[in-house]
Amino acid sequence: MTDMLANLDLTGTGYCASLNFRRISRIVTRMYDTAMQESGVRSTQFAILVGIAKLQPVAMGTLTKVLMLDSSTLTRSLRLLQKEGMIEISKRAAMRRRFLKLTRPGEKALQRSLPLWRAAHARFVATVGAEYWFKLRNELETIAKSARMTKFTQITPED
Amino acid sequence: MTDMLANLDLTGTGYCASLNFRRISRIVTRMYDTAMQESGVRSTQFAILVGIAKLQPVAMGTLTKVLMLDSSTLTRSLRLLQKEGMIEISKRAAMRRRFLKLTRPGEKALQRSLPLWRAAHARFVATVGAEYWFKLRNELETIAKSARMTKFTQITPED
DNA sequence: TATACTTATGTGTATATACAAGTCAAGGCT
DNA sequence: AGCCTTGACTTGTATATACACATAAGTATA
Repeated sequence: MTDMLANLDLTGTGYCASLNFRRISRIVTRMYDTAMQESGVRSTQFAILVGIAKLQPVAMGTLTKVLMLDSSTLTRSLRLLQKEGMIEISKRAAMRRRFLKLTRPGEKALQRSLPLWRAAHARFVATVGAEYWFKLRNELETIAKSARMTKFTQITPED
Repeated sequence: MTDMLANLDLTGTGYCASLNFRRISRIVTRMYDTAMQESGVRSTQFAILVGIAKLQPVAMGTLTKVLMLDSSTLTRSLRLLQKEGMIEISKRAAMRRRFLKLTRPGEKALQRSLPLWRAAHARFVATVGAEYWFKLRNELETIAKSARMTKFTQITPED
């Protein structure tokens, strides 16, 4: 009865980028979500609302590139926001595009959640150090962009 | 008709840690998953299998602390692995604990996925730089641990 | 102009993830 | 012994996420 485990070389597996990023993403997201809870806006929704606020009216495709997520994911997240009356999704325009805008309640929700987000964010930044986070965040963005060496949606500058 | 958007101060929102970590976690996880696809083991399962392999027989509670995820999440992920015959979940032991072990097929699956994981990982490390990733990963671990200032499950040393 | 290709989004399905509340066994207290 | 609390998972429910495939409108093309 040979012990197959002896054949398994697990060295280095603790450095798996997927594991490490998913783990910290879970923890940090929970932290922000807890802090923002009473605003009724969770961090995922917050990211989308902010994205729309900055670019509106913005096409879904543009948002998927900015947030770097799958369009099917965005479709579903948008539905929730629409159901809660926070955003307006246009009819299909040219090129079958749909454009997104915040509604009044959406703006209110964003305004309501912003101070809570700032508090959570300040707490996070204080934990890791402001300068460090500034650098790290920019590096993460670089990694994300260069990691689109996988087939993933390119970011077209014109958008 | 006052423009509420004028009142929204969105500066700094691009530095949201939740957004940045979720985004990179999505991208990197997809990269690993694509690379490991033909092994039938995805990166989340890989992380769990490796965790079990290193510690077996290991209680679920210990694994939730190592992976820093919610026990309800682990319960469901384990069911899938069990359904595919990769792990064995013990009956309730003392303290209602359940202990986990790899089955033979589980070991085989892990062995099969390891080279694919190494290839993906090598590609990732090459992208960001070996030394940089070594440092960054350790810092991520530190951040994760200090971010358990939220109510999140403590890591007890004895486990 | 009929055909093929591309773009932008939607649907079906499966997994990942967490919170709130439930269960049920062990230990501790009176 | 009977009750109370705690610990370790489980279940109900909701959201987040992606892949494969579908759809339909524009675009190029034979």
